[in-house]
Amino acid sequence: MAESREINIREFLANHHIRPSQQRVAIMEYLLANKTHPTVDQIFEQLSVDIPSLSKTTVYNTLTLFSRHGITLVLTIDPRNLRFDSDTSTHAHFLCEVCGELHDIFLSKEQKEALQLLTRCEHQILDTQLNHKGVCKECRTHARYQV
Amino acid sequence: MAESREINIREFLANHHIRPSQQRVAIMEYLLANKTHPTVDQIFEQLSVDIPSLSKTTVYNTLTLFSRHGITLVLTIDPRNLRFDSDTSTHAHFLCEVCGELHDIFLSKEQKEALQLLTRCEHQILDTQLNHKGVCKECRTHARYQV
DNA sequence: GTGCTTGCAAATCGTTTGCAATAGC
DNA sequence: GCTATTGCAAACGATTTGCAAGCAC
Repeated sequence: MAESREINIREFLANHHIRPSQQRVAIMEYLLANKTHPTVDQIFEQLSVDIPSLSKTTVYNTLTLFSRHGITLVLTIDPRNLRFDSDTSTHAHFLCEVCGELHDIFLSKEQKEALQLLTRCEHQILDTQLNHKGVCKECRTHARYQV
Repeated sequence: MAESREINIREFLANHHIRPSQQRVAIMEYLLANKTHPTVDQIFEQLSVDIPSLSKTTVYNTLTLFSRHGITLVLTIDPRNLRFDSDTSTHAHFLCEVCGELHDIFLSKEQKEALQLLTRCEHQILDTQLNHKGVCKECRTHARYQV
C-alpha cells in the first residue's frame, strides 16, 4: 500500500519534471495525506521523525519548487505563517481568529460560477484566493471566546 | 484646506472612539491620501519627514488599533509584508508578481452580488478578501519580464 | 564527473514586546 | 493628575542566503 503510493508520487513528480528525491517524495506524500494546510514547521517536525537529517531549508526549497510547478498552493491568508495546500482545485479558505484553525470551504457549482465571474480583469490572473476570517463553527458553539 | 481635513479626521477618529493623537491623525491622513496599500515601512518613511520622532512601533500600534475598530483593512495578499487599506468597501486586489504593485480591482454590481453568494458558510465570517496574483497590464504590455 | 540537491549556519527583516518617558483630556 | 499613548531597544521568529558536502544520473 504505502509502497505503491510512494511509487505513484515518484511518477507524479517525474511527470512534472521534478526529480523525485527521498525528501521531495516524503513532503508531497505528507501534503497529500494531511490536507490541513500545514506550515513549514509542522511539515518539518513531522517528517523529521522518519528523516532525522531533514533540514528546514529543504522543506522551504521543496515547497517553493512545488508551487513554481503549480502542484502546490502557497496560502497567504495567515499573516503569521505561510500555509501549503496540495489541493489545487477551486475552493475557498476560512481562518478562525479564535483557534487559528484553517478550514477548507468547498464551493457549490453555483458558487464556482460566481467565482469564475470574479476572476476576469484587465490583468493576467495566474492565481486567485478567496479568504475568509472570523469565528469558526466549533469556537462559536463551544463559546470558547469572550466578546 | 489641509486644516479642515485634519479637523475632519480628528472627528472621524473621535467618532470611532479613538483618541486623535497627532500620530494617529497623520497616519489616517496618509492612508486616505495614499490608496496604494502601503506597507508599515512606507508609511513610516513618509511620515518621518514631518514627524521625525515617529516610531515604527507607533505605526504598528496605530494600524492594529485602526483595524480592530474596522476603519482599516489589513491585507495579507503579499507574503512579504502586511499592507493597509483605508478603503473598507467591497473590492478585490491584484498583486503583480513582476513589479510587486498591488492594484485595486473594483467590482461591478453583478460581481458584488457574486461575491455576496460566496460569503455564506457555516462559520461566522467577519472579513473576506478576494486576492488575485499574476502579471499586471503594465508589465505585460511593456514586456518587462521574461518567460 | 558533472550538475542537482541537501543541510548547516548565519544573516535578514518584518513584527512584537517590555518598559520608561511623554502627552492629552 | 491620571491614564492612554508614544518611542526606544531588545527580542522574536519566519524566511532567505551562502556555501560545502553528498547524491544521482
